Amino acid sequence: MNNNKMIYVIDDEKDICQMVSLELEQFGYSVRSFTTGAQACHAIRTRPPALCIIDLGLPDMDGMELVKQLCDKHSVGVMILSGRNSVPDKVLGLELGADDYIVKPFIPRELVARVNSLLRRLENSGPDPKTETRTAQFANLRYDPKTLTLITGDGKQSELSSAEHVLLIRLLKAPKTILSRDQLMGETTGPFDRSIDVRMSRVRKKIEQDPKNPEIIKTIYGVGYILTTDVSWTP
Amino acid sequence: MNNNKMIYVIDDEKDICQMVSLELEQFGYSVRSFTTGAQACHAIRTRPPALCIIDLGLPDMDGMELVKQLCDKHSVGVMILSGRNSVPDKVLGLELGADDYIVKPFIPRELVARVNSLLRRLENSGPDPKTETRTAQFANLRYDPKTLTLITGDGKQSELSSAEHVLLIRLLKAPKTILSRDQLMGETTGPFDRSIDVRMSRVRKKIEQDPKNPEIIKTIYGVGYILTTDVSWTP
DNA sequence: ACTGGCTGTTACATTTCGTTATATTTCAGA
DNA sequence: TCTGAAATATAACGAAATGTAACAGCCAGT
Repeated sequence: MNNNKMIYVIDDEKDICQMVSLELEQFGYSVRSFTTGAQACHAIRTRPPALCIIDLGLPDMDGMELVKQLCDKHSVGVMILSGRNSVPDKVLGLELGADDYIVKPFIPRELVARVNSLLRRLENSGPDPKTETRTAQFANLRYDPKTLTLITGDGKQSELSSAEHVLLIRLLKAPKTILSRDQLMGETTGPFDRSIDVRMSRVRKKIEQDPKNPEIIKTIYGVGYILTTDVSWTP
Repeated sequence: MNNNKMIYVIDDEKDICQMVSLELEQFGYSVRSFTTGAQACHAIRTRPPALCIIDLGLPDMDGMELVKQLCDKHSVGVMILSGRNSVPDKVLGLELGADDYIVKPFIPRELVARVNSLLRRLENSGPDPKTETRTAQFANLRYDPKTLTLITGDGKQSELSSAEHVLLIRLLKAPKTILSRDQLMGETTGPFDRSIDVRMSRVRKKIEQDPKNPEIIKTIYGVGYILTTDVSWTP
C-alpha cells in the first residue's frame, strides 16, 4: 500500500485526530492534524492536501464556512465528520460541496474505506491543483508555466524542459528561502545524485545573464540553493 | 434544477424503486428502475447512465459482482443501497469500487444530497465514452464531438478520426492535468505501445499551429502529456 | 475485388536527462 | 596566508524517451 497522498484532519478533539491519523497511516497515507480552523486554513493554502476531513464543531470558526471555502476551490476532497446526525445538517453539508458526511461515533475501518473510495474517484477528476497556471515575474524575467516559456527582459524567448520546469517552479514557490537538494528533488531518484547540480546548471544557462556568476539563483555551500529575487504572480 | 442526468435504480423491491425514483425526479433527474440484474446489465451496456444505485440483494445475481463489473469500467458512478449494516460489507463494497454505501432504511432527502454530491464529483471526471455532446472551446479552437469537427480560429475546418477524438476528449476532460499514457489509452491495447505517440502526433498536426513546437499539448518527459489551455463547454 | 480511410507498427531522427570526468570554488585548519 | 579535502560547476557522453514519416493490415462501402 503505497498511497503517499496527503490528508489533513481538522478536529478540536485530539483523541479523534489521533485515532483517525493512526488508522489512515496504517494504510500508507500521510496525515497531518489540526485542532483549529485557522491553522488548517494556513496549511491548506501552503500545501494543499488531497483530502480534508473536517469536524463541524471547531472552536474558532464555523465548520460549514470552512467546508464552503474548500469546496469552492473544487480540487481538494472534503469529508465532514460530525456528531450531529440530523438530515438537514447532512443535506446542507453535502450540497455545500462536501463529498461525504460521516456521523460520530464511527468505525475507523469504514472511514478508511470511504477515504479510499473518494480518493480513487478524485484521482481521475478535475484539474491538477499542483499545476501552476499563473505567470511568474522576477528579475526582469517572465515565466509562463502553461507553456514552459521564458521571456527575458529584452524579449528573447526560450523553452524549459519539463525537468527544468519543475526545478524552477519549486524555487519560484519559495523565493528567498534556502532549499536543500532533497527539497528540490522531491520524491524522484535516489539519494546520492549529482543530477540536481546539472539540472541547476541548465536552468541557470537559460535564466542568468552571466551563468558563470549567477545572480538570481545563488548556491549556499553545503546546504542548497536560493532564489534571491522577489516573485509576483499574474493570472 | 435541470440536471437531466440518467440514473438507474436496481432493486427487487418495487416500493424502494418507486420511492427513490420519485424523489430523484423531483430534483430533475431522469430515472429508470430495474428489478433484476440481467435487465440492468443489458440497459447499462446499451445506454450507460451517469450513476447506478444498486441493492445488494438481487434475485438473479450477486449484487457485489454487478458492482465490481460496473466499477471496472470506472466511468459510471456506483452507489450501494443495502439492508446490511455490517462494516465488512461496507468495506468490501467500497473497496470494490463503489462510491457510497447507504444503509436501509434511509431518508430520501439524504439520498438525493449524496447523489448530488457524487455527480458533482463525477462531472469533470472519467474517461467518457462517446457521450459528450457539448462543444469545447479552447485556445481559439472549437471542437464539436457530435460531428468530430474541429474549427480553427480563422474558420478552417478539419475532421478527427475516432481514435483521435478519444484522445482529444480525454485531454479536454482533464485540462491542466498531466495524463499518463495509460490514462490516455484507457482499456485499449497492450502494455508497451508507441501507438499513443503516433496518435498524439496526428492530433497535434490538426490542432497545433506549428506541430513541431506544440503549445496546446505539451509533453512531460517520462510521464505523459498535458493540455495547457483552459476549456469551456457550450451546449 | 477494389478503393480509400483509419490505425498500429517499424525504423530512424531528435530530444531529454542522468552519469561521469574534470575543472573550479569553498572553507576549515595549519 | 596557505593548503588540501570536500563541495560544486559544467562539458561531454550515452541510454532512454519521444516525434514522425513510411509502410502494412484491416474494414466498410462501392
